[in-house]
Amino acid sequence: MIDRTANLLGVVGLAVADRIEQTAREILSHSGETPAALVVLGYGFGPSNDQLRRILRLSHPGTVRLVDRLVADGLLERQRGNDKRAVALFLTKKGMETRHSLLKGRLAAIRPLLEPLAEHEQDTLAALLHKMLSSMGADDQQRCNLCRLCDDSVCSDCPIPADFRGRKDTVHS
Amino acid sequence: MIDRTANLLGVVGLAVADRIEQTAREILSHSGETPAALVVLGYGFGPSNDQLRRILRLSHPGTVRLVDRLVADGLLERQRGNDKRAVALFLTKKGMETRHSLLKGRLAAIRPLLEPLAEHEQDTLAALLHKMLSSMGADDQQRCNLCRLCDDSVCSDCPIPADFRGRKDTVHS
DNA sequence: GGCAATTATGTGCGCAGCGCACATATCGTC
DNA sequence: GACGATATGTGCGCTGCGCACATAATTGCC
Repeated sequence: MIDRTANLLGVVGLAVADRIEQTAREILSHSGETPAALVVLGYGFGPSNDQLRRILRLSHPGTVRLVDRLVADGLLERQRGNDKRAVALFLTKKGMETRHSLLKGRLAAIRPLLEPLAEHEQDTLAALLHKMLSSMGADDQQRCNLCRLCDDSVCSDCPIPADFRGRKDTVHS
Repeated sequence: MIDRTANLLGVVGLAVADRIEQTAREILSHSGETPAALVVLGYGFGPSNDQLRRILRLSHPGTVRLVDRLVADGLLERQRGNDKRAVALFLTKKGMETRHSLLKGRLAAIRPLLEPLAEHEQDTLAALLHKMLSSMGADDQQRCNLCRLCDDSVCSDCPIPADFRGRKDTVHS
């Protein structure tokens, strides 16, 4: 019985991921972890290349090239951090705008799946999802990775409070 | 309020897709739509290259190369169909076995997300997911695409009965 | 029956995203 | 001040995919 539920969840999960990816491709013309990077960088705490790498679970060279792409598009700036080895990554104004429409598009892509549900059903679903999520990610890294496309402007009572925004020391090696 | 729910669903959907993809990579050593192809081909109705293409939403050359990969791995056989232009694709025994462990791994990857829920909560979730899905895919093509990783051995009361298994004429242009 | 339009397949080519191995610059510690 | 650890960047190749094109079989129409 749990397998039937798992299967349904698999189908819905795939549908959700498909829709998010499609929207991102339309807005950003880059795929893979690039949209996630834009969202994460948008918290504005100026992460290093290496911090970003850990959140996105990419290799180091992959992250460097990803940053290259965003810089080339004028969405991101490499600034010098206090540690002169590390760069501090900040979105440009254009980058913030793109991030905004990315998150907006993401919600718009998911919303149609919820609309067949009555309001009280939506609330029930939210409670169940909340419960599922709150039992997930053990450490901060996993939580950050889970939330890499999360829209914190609509996320109240976050079930996985990794809360790396504004802090530099939350993501450990 | 619906946006908060949509956001939660987005996070869970991403988590589900991540987990499925990771499992598939471990079992198959091929990524992209390759695992989905294995599942679809496993229904054994001997689809043509073109039918497969439409279900997976790939380009034609992409599909040819995908089939090449599976053939090279000894998972798939190209047989001649009645229409001598078209090939008829059938999984080998090894292909069926791989497909089996793929689907098994998929459920195993999703199940942990459900375990924090009590049984009656799982039932509620299943009902909600069922309702969401039954209002989706308008035509057969969309349904087939949605179900491209579906495990029909545990899927009772399918909300999106595309049911292309065994038929050759279900997937239209 | 014959010939054009359609359908199905396969190939050359290039691109995007990513990882491995390696080189280089800075920091911390003894 | 020297040496290991940390952070970044580069050369190279692989994988999955799409575009443009070429080829074989089928269908339809006269």
